[in-house]
Amino acid sequence: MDIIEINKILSNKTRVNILKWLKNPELNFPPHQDIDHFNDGVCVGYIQDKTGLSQSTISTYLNSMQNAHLVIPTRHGKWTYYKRNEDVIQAYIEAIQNEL
Amino acid sequence: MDIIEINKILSNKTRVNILKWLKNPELNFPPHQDIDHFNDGVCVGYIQDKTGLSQSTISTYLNSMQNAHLVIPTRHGKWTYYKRNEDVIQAYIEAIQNEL
DNA sequence: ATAACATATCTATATTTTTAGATATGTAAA
DNA sequence: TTTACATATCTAAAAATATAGATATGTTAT
Repeated sequence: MDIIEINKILSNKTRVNILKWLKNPELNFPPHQDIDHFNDGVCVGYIQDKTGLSQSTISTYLNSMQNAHLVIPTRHGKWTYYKRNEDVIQAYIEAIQNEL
Repeated sequence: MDIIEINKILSNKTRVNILKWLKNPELNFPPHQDIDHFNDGVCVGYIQDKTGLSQSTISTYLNSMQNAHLVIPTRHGKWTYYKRNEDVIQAYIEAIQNEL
């Protein structure tokens, strides 16, 4: 868990929003047609629609967030679903609390 | 208190260190000769020495931290002392806790 | 096998950040 | 009132980040 790396990721409004939206997928995204729950998170397309940015940009964002272990990807057929990695997020919050 | 702005500042190792060092000035810096306490924090020169970076870089860093209200400057004669702004730092920590 | 589709990766450009040297400003000492 | 010194600001170059179009990969349906 690298605080500097995570702060870098969280210094962008869209990436912070993605993390926030993923807290309540059913509130922030339409239901998935193939899978009627959000157990593995939300697919890239929905996240892209919500941000209005290009597909490649969102994919790059999600990849950086995955590298920092902030999100966990799961493939279901054609789709990749992303969900929050609560353990790492919690560790980050505690590190900020304790070290800052 | 702008989380994005603060995260941007805290995405740099040196700036995070400065904030950490200022938690315990007497532990991390030599005593000041003119003023024998750290009530108003630490002068720029000491901070610069500790980082090894150039004077202008440190001044720029401190200025950005001041713009984000993370530190408070006080002038004593030729010197400017910087100390932590605990209220804003605490508000930031709580915002991270609650919103993330 | 081919077509359609979701996502990832590659490539390139624009923008922002980092950093330090040079210079300016403000203060104090001689 | 010059000189020295601490810090701030200006300027510019190098590095990193943001962003999207084009292309590649992997999956499913036909």
